This record gives sequence, C-alpha cells and structure tokens, in this order.
Amino acid sequence: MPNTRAIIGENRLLQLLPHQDVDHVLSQCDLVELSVGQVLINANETITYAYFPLSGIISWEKQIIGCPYLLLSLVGYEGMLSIELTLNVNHASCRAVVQKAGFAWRLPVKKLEYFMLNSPALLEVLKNYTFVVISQLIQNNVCNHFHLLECRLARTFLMLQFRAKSSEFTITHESLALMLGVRRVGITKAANALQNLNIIRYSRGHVSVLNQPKLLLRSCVCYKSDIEIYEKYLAK
Amino acid sequence: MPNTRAIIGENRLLQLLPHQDVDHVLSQCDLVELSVGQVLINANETITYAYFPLSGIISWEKQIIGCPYLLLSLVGYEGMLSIELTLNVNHASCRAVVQKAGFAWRLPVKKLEYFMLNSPALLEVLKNYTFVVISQLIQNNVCNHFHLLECRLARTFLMLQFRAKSSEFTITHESLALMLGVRRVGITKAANALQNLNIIRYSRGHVSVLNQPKLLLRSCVCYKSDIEIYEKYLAK
DNA sequence: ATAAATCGGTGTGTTAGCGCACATATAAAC
DNA sequence: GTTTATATGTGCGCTAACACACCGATTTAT
Repeated sequence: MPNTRAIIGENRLLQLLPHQDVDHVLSQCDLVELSVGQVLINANETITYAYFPLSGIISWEKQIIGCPYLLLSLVGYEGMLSIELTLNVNHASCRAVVQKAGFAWRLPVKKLEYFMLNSPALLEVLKNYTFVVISQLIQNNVCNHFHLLECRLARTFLMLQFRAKSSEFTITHESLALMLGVRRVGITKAANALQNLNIIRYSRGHVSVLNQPKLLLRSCVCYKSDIEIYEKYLAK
Repeated sequence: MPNTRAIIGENRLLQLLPHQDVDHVLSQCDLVELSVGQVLINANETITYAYFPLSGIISWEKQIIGCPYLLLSLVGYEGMLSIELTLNVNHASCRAVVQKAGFAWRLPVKKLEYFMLNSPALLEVLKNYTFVVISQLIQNNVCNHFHLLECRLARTFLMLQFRAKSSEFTITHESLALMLGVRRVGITKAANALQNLNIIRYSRGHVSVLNQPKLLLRSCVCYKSDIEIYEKYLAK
C-alpha cells in the first residue's frame, strides 16, 4: 500500500525493524484515525492497545489530585503510546489525549507481548524508546522547574513542529497552558513576546513558526537534548 | 552470614528473589561501603556496576547546563542504582551521590546482564522496579511543579526516614536545597515552620522526626502515592 | 443576520521563591 | 582555648507566575 503510506505517513520506530518483522507486526495492526480531543486512555486504566502514530500527535499528561494536568511527553510518528508495556505493566501511568488529528497503527496488547518474545528487533527498539522517554521525563523535570515560561513555550512549539512535520499546526493557548501547567494568560503573554519578535505568528489556534533558528535560540537547551538522545538510541 | 546481615541490612529487591537466585547473585557481588558525598557515577559515564543498597541512601540527581542539580529519586534498601541497565543501556542518565553512609551489594554490569538472561525472577523484579522509578519521575514532575516547598520538604523528610529506617538521620539544609532545587534559605524557612509545629527537630544536620502522622498531613499526597505504587509492583 | 461560543488581550493586586548580603551559633581543629 | 569551618537565621528588594475579573474580536450555529 505505498499510496496509503504516502498519505498517512510512517512510524519511525517501526521503520527501524527488518522488513519481515514490520510485515508481521503490521499484519496484526489496525489503522485507526486519531481525532483531536480524543482520550485514548486515562491514568490507571488497563491498557488494551499500543499505538504507533503515523501523523497525529498524542500528549501524555499526568494529574495529581487538586492540581491541573501537566504534560510529560508528546508522542508522534517518532514514538509509541504505552511504554509501560515494555516493562510488562499493563496499567496506564498517565492520560493520553490526541492534540493533532492523524492516523496510527493500533496493536492489541496480546500481540505486542507476542512480538516482544518473538521479534528481538522490536524488543530492542521498545527498550531503547522506553529509555528515551525516561530521559525525556528527567529532562522535563529539570526544565519545568528551572526554565522560564517563554523558553518552555518555545521548546513546546519546536516539539509540536517536529511531530507535525510542518511549521504550521493547530493548538490553542488554553491547551498549551494545560500542557505547561500554567494559566492561559501566561501563555498569551509568552506567545505574544515570540510573535512580536516575528518568530511565530498565531491566530485563533493556528500557529505558524516563521523563524525556526530564532525559535531555537529563544528556547532552552532541552529540545536539543531530547533530539540528541533520540538520535543516539533510535538512529537507523 | 546471618550476623553480618543483621548489621548491614537487606535489600528488598533481592529479597523478592527465590533463595537459589539470591545465592547466585550474591556470589557475584562485592559488599561495598558507601560514604557520604561519594559520587558513584556522573551523568553520561559508562556504568560498570549496579548497586543494591542495604543501609545507605543514594540520591539520583540531574543537572542541565546553567541550572543547579535537581533530585529525581532516592535509592535505598528498597531499590537499585542504575535502572538504565534494565533497558540494556549502559550510560548513566544522572549523577548518583551518597547522602547517607551505609553498605551496598555491588554487581558488575556483565554479571547483571548474565542474570537478566538467566534469572527470570530477577528480570521481572528489575522491570517492575524500573516501572516504579518511572512512576516516581512522573509524580516528581507534577509535584515539583505544583506543590509548595514546605509540602515537598515534608515529603522529602518522609522519604529519608523511610530509607534510613529511622526517624533520625543526618542531612543539611544545603543538601536539601540542592535536592529540591531551591535556595538554602528556602529550606531554612520551611524547615523552621515544621520545627515550630513540633513535627521535626533539627540541629546542624541532624534531623529527628518527632511526629510522623503530622508530617504526613503537612506533606503532599506524593509520598503516599510513591509508596502505594511500590507496594503494588514490588510486594512480597 | 443575529446569537452564541471560542479565542485571545488587558489590568490590578498578591505571593512564593529568588539574589545578595550579613549575622549567629555550634562543632571541629590546632 | 582560640581559631576556623560548618550550619543556620534574618532582612531587603525583586520578579515570575498567580488569582480574579472583564473586554474585544473572530468564528460558528441558528
């Protein structure tokens, strides 16, 4: 299905596998559509599927009683939803919400467990990706604590741009506020600063990155660190 | 060596293994002393040993260029240092520093890799513990972001008390500040508040928890959450 | 075309934690 | 017993982000 692939994209984790393994895995997957706002799973629920996004973006966010949600990781075509399965845990740590519409391969847990035992290549990719996510959790921890909002917002725009494979994407200040654990007005102020510098432009949820190099300069080192670790452990 | 064991304590992860497996593992371990301030590993260094603490406490802390260190996890007799190895990664994500003197079993990486292939029980324990640490990273992320310093300090005291297996332990405001990513004076202020309520008492690095129930009330839910997840995945 | 909903902007006062500087007090060293 | 190092306390001005409240603009629905 080369035509379909061109439209819906590919998943970088699956691309790392030998052809034979990919074929086996895909034969057990369903192609599903991800629509904005869709909650794929809530914290503590039993995991029934792993998702390998092809073109959408999923946010992985945690809530503590009495606090708002906080973004922990963004999952797009470069990753997989439900790394818990790598460790044979089948309860979700976090809520997963679709932030950008798209498509994903959906694989039942049982099948994934089978492949983890029978495809060493897949197992290795999963382990490496799980480590990458752990690294992201660590980086996020420090970043959220020490870096100023404007930097963190810039970093978030970069992460969204990367996963959207486009310098234009759709996200409201409200959603960004939820991700970064701040008030909506906080995002408005920070986003405005970036807009006044002609680095981004936005209007009613539609964001355009006008100057990516400048955005990188305004962001913290954390974006680059994340990318570097990803490339180190998940290069072709 | 029952006498020795009584003195140096036991490691809860190893206790979960069948006797036979423990004996095999311990036969390949060295008993090492942990002294306060000792840096067991720095971020990005190659991991050569895993440590199973028996009585000391190790802090796992990350630094980003331009920022202070931040505590990510405390490792005591309930855990293991170097969960990266579970995912076949042998580069350290973080620095590990001894915060409380004690003893640990030290196992060379090669041997651990061997046991991961040959002791299914150990592999399972390692996977579960790795998941527990991921959960801690997630909880910490939200906690550090939303909870007030006094709560977070109370939580830290509880974590130290738990791992020290004693309501008395030794730690300075300076070290606590480093762990929680705040100024020393911030700790002084928060610790003073707890002391004025007769919940703790401290003097020149020596802390006594006087009233643990009250300390629990002053702390955030995060301590209990951590304990619950630990018990769920690493119960006997 | 009007109403309703969504999205973004502004303004005022508050606060947790910061940076910096300096003051004690206890313990260890000589 | 005096010195020195370590550990803790205090004070002052600052700022990022908060809470709350309200306004304007654009899109969508009827």
